Amino acid sequence: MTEMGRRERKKAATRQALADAALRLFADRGYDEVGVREIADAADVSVTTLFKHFPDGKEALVFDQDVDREAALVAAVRERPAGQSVPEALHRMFQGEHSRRVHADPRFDDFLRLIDTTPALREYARRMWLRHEHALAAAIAEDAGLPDDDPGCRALAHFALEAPVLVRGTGDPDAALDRIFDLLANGWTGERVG
Amino acid sequence: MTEMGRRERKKAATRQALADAALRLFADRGYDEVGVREIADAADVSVTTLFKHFPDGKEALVFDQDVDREAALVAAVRERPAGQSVPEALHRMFQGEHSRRVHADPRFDDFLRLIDTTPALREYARRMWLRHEHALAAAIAEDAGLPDDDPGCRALAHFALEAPVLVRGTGDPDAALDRIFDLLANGWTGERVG
DNA sequence: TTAAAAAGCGTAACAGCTCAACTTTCTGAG
DNA sequence: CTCAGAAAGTTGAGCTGTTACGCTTTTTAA
Repeated sequence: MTEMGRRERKKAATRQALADAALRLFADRGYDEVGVREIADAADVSVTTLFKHFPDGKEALVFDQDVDREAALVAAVRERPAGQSVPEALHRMFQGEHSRRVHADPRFDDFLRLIDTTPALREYARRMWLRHEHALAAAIAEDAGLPDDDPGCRALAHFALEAPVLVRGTGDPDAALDRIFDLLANGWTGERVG
Repeated sequence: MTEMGRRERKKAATRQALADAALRLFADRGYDEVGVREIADAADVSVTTLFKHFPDGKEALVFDQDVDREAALVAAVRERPAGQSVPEALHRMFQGEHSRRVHADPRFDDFLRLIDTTPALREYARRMWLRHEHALAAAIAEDAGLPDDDPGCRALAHFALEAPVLVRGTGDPDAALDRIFDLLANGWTGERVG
């Protein structure tokens, strides 16, 4: 099952070559300074082929991984320890994720810098990330015994997913994350936390 | 001061002609089925002129109004009655806004349908709307005696502004709005409201 | 009166993306 | 083993949004 024939191996190789070439060129000269024609050339394929592999367009070339995040989100809600609230569970999941990932792969640094400096990529990343909203909302709703499309659950899922996006670029991301989840857990107090 | 010379009057007229032509064509045949060249033709203007009037591109042709919303937001926070919380104030402001606007202008209906059916326009509308985040966050921060860029205030501003976007497309927008602001005011309870 | 500012024009081009028609390569069922 | 067909790839043309360039015309203001 898991082993793939020559065909799929070649396909994966081409895809990888495209993603690698793109990331290298982007990191070198900036996202907007590199055209898709050039990327296709660098990977020695035609432009049409490039778009067969990445139908979502130029931006998708940068996001080659990003699997199983949805499962992790749902699991964080479903399998949280007893007595822990849903916001707490998500808060914990997001804490320190950044530094953990940077530590795992050195290239991940270029990747983040690239995204942070390119508005189009920031937007795209956000959209990809928010795709999990529905699944997360459903998990929360099931947990709370509410209908699948309950607006409150959808809102909590949405806001929680936006938290990591919001804290990026602030002076102290960890503190900012704490403030946001405090808001989601306890509501707006209007008073300084002390 | 308020009276403008022939020059500015003509400019405004051209701009209006473009916006009108665009809205009509879009409503007729759908956003993606109408090209910018055709719109320019319909307004009897060259394509370059069109882009001089709407430098933000095709999407901007649809959003011709939308002034003073920012001032209204800030005022809602600053001039709210004593004893009313910030979330309450914003909640009140958003309540019934939809029906009020539809009542004011019959064409507003087409406008909304168009936006709801076109992903590119939805995205653009959201971005325009969220531009006020900074101003709103500053107003909230000032009110609470916190620094301008306090993450909690920014988060509240962001979430509040997203509320109207989130409730669109739900079965009962008014109820959904209530739920969202209940979350922002009191935090996540995990229990049915009853 | 006149010079600069601003609106507009047409052409040409670029970038992202798609389409159509065709070739090559692999797969799998008979 | 073979052969039909699916899937990857190619080429090339073309569409759409958008911008740059160089030019003419109108309006303004000194």
